[in-house]
Amino acid sequence: MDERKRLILNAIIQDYICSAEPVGSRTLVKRHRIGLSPATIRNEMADLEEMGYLQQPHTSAGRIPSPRGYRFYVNSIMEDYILTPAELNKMEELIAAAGISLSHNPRQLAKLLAAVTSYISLIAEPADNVQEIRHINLIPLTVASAICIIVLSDGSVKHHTISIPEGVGPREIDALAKFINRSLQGIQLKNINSRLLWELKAEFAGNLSLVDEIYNLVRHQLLADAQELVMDGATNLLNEPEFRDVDKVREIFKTLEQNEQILKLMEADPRRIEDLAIKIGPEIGLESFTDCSLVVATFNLTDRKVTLGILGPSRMQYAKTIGFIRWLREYFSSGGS
Amino acid sequence: MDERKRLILNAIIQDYICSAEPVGSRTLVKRHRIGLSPATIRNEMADLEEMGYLQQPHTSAGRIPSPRGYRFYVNSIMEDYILTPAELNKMEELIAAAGISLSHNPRQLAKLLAAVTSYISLIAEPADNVQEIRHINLIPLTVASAICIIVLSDGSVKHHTISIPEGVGPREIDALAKFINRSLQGIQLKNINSRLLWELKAEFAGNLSLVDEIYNLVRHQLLADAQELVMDGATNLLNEPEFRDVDKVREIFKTLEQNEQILKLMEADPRRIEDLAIKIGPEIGLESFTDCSLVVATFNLTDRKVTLGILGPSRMQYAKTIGFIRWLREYFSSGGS
DNA sequence: TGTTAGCACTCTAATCTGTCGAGTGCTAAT
DNA sequence: ATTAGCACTCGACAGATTAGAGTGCTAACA
Repeated sequence: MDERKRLILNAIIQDYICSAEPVGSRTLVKRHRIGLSPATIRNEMADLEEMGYLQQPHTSAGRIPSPRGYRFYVNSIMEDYILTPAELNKMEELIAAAGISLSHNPRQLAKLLAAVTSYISLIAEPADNVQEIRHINLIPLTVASAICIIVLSDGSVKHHTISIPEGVGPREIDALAKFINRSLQGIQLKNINSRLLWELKAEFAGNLSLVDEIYNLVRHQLLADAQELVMDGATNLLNEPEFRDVDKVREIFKTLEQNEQILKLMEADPRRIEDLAIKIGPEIGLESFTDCSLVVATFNLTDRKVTLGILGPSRMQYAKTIGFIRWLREYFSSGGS
Repeated sequence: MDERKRLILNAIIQDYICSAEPVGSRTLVKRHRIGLSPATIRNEMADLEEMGYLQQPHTSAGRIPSPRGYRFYVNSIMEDYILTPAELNKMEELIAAAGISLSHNPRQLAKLLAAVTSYISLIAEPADNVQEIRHINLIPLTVASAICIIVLSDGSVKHHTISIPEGVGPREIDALAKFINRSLQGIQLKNINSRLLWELKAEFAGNLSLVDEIYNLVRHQLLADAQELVMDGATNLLNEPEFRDVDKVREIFKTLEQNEQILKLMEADPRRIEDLAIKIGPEIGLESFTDCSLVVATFNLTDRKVTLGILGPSRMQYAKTIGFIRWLREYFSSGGS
């Protein structure tokens, strides 16, 4: 792969990213002022196709980048993108609009990302069962119900209404709360299992059905609690010309509804460089995402870590997307709230 | 509108709801064994069109119901739908799958509704600022931060991380928590305003910046907190033949992203009968929803009220949809968890 | 008088046809 | 090594044609 081929491949990809149309030799020469004739370009294109970096939708059409072409572009050609003043402005504006809750509310963050990239944004809060229980609280609500609030060491809060058996008064509830706190405080989630709970139950002297209920809650709410996934900007996909087909879109949206699958995608990736992984088309490993690409990055917010993904067409503006991510990461790590 | 016209209108609507194709006189006779010839039907259809209940996509096509036709059907023709055993089964299955969290987790409920109706489900938790503060809790997290948890009388829980100024120890935090509880407990949200907070602040003897932070939190988190809207089943729309057009779908999805607008739709409606409102096509009042219908119902869950909406094509299975809603309402009011 | 058979007419959707143009690969000249 | 020239390919587009479903009207009928 000599320098000229790189140049041409780059030009083709840039062009295709903008236009979404197969690019031919003549148009390429016209738009990019390369000092070569269409014929030469044609030869080079034929070579690039043979090498697997380009493909032709049909014989008499221009070339479009293959997944391998994008991969090469991303790995070896693409240069850092510096946000334009307009983009910075927009970003600042959106940050201001999101206000204080940006780093605490994944939805706000997802919205921001989708708005700024115009792709689909995904935010996953890692299911991090090294967390320990910091505090458990029981707050009576009515005579027959109370709220159980559980605070974890990462600052996240879970809560659930539980019913109080007849005849159990505030005093007993208080005693129970104290007992539970003593017994579970400081224990890592991954170490909580039925055996532990069973042992604790044996120790307790008061109302058993109540302690049962709370332990059940702990088990089901905390341990089985699925990792949360927030998404925004799904409609952005409908603006891309390659997704004008309802059936295609439906398959993609259906897949997006299966949170577990998406969360799996966003897990750590061996190829990750600088905490950033890019999966292109078939690399994603999902039939319906063949024409998509996914950029995944981990992010340190003020009080916790999140994984974030940008899902767009394979014809994605990789450099710019990564630029946005880098800028935001910088913003948060330098104390942006 | 004589009996025969009702019959024919009913048949046409039933047919169109199933087939999504304009229905002609001949097909109608074939499918519905009315004891009349196509020619007679044609005359009646012409009448019904003149009366505004039917319309023709073009001269040589069959008829489709107009919004007014659907309205008449819903108001005067439609009969109660009794769920089939298969549907009941499916419902029970989905309820079992959702498990204990069904009535506490609007997402689960939305999922269930979308799955069972195969339309889009919307769930709004009414912004109900008659709620009062039941309990405020401060739980130290690190030396410099704590979690503030606020429990409202309807059982909902809000929480937020706050930062602790240097030199403020657990003891002071405790004192502060006690003070705040004393001062705000039992106060309705609508009565909390800056003046009240300012008065309270004047009373407090301890660290002022901390109490400030908490009051700010109360003001911004609780009072400015937008009503929550949960949605599920958006992809279901893509299965309907009238939404094979990406542009149409995009407009609908865009509108659905504007929560305030949707929440407004789901507010009480004068036409509501039996806590159930049906808005058909243009009645919804949104350009993009012209081909949709919306069924809105209020729902008493174990511990609170929610408003729920089913959004489908105008060609919606009204009777069945309402059947599902009624059944579920019954289920919850008879103590289904 | 209400119902129906028959018929001419209308309009869409689908299919076919021919043309245009962008693009290619190959060859021979530079 | 590069490029001009040329024959060829294939999809997109625009008409033209056809098939079919459906209508409205009229006249016959019970």
